Amino acid sequence: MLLPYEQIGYIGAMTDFPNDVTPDRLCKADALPPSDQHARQYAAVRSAHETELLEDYVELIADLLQHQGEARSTDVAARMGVSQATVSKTVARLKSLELVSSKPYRSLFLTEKGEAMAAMSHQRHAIVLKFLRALGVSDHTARIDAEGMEHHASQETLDIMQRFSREQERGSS
Amino acid sequence: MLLPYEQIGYIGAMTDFPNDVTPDRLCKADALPPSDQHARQYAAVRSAHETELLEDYVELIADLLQHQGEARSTDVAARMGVSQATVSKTVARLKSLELVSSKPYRSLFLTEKGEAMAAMSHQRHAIVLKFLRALGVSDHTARIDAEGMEHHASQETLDIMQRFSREQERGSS
DNA sequence: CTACTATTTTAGCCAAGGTTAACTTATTAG
DNA sequence: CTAATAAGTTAACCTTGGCTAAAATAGTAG
Ligand SMILES: [Mn+2]
Ligand SMILES: [Mn+2]
Ligand SMILES: [Mn+2]
Ligand SMILES: [Mn+2]
Repeated sequence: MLLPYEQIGYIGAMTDFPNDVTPDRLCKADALPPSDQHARQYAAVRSAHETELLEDYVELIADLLQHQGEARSTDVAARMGVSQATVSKTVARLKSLELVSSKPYRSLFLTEKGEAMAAMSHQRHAIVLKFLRALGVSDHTARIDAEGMEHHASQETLDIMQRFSREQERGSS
Repeated sequence: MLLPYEQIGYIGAMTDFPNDVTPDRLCKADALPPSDQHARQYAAVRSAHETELLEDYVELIADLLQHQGEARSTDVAARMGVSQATVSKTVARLKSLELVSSKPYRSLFLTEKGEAMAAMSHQRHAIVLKFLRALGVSDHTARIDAEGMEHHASQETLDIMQRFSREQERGSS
């Protein structure tokens, strides 16, 4: 009575297969977290994705301002690997969020808010990159992985990464 | 002649400020990577984002199949923290990619391809989660961070993470 | 000043991932 | 068997982040 149901995915089949009967010790370590906690994990990822690109943009603009004295959208486009039209639209969004300021056809600046976000992002990026290198990851790979991972490291993890890098640094001197 | 230009972002101002004059030793460590390499870093992140959700779905479906014997979209929705309508649409995409199969109004199954992706994703997820815990991150935080970071860890990094966890495990026995 | 080139913006397109509301189908209770 | 409930689908909408092609503006060279 169970097998054919499972094979077609008969929805009601679970009624006579109550949860509190499943052997507990068998899948304790591997068990699924409670539904609401699980949902909050995915929600955290979605929330990180919302700000991810904004953070990368302000970080890059800050870097360009610092290293080339100026942040032109053509350079942002080249470094991001997207078209100038895409940069134009994203910059419009950054402006509406008051992270970036600029006059039409002029290059880009950060607002106070933008500077603050850039500083935080830069610091976090540096911590993750340094950590990966301290771990033994090659520079090339570390740069790639850090660019994505940075947005998903909580403060607790960042603190631990920083401590690890520091200790590793002290150990090899 | 430089300051006013910089303040308004006058594009042409850089012509008489050639790059090869900037002091090299001052910003060597902090320097921006070459433009094309930098672009490839962001491209890698974008590429990871393309498959991220698909991976989480097939992984979750596999988990539900294993732990509850059945993967119903209402459970996927609850665990993902999204509406059933969203699940319905994403599942349509998974089906068009031949990762998932199901008949209308019936629950979900993985294809061969889907099983393979789920196995890889599960393994990678486990490596990252175990690594974070081995590092000293709390279980709660490790779960959240792993859910995002897993998609941005390259094979090289995964190998190193695994070695770290194994050594750390051996050390504390 | 005029032409040319570089840069930026705009318009129109698309896919992904989310929502709510209305509808259909399946399962269960009486 | 029928009514009620649970589950799944569909339609209509939204935002984000890509793209190309065309238009507008800025900077430079003659
Ligand atoms: Mn960054
Ligand atoms: Mn990044
Ligand atoms: Mn996962
Ligand atoms: Mn994930």
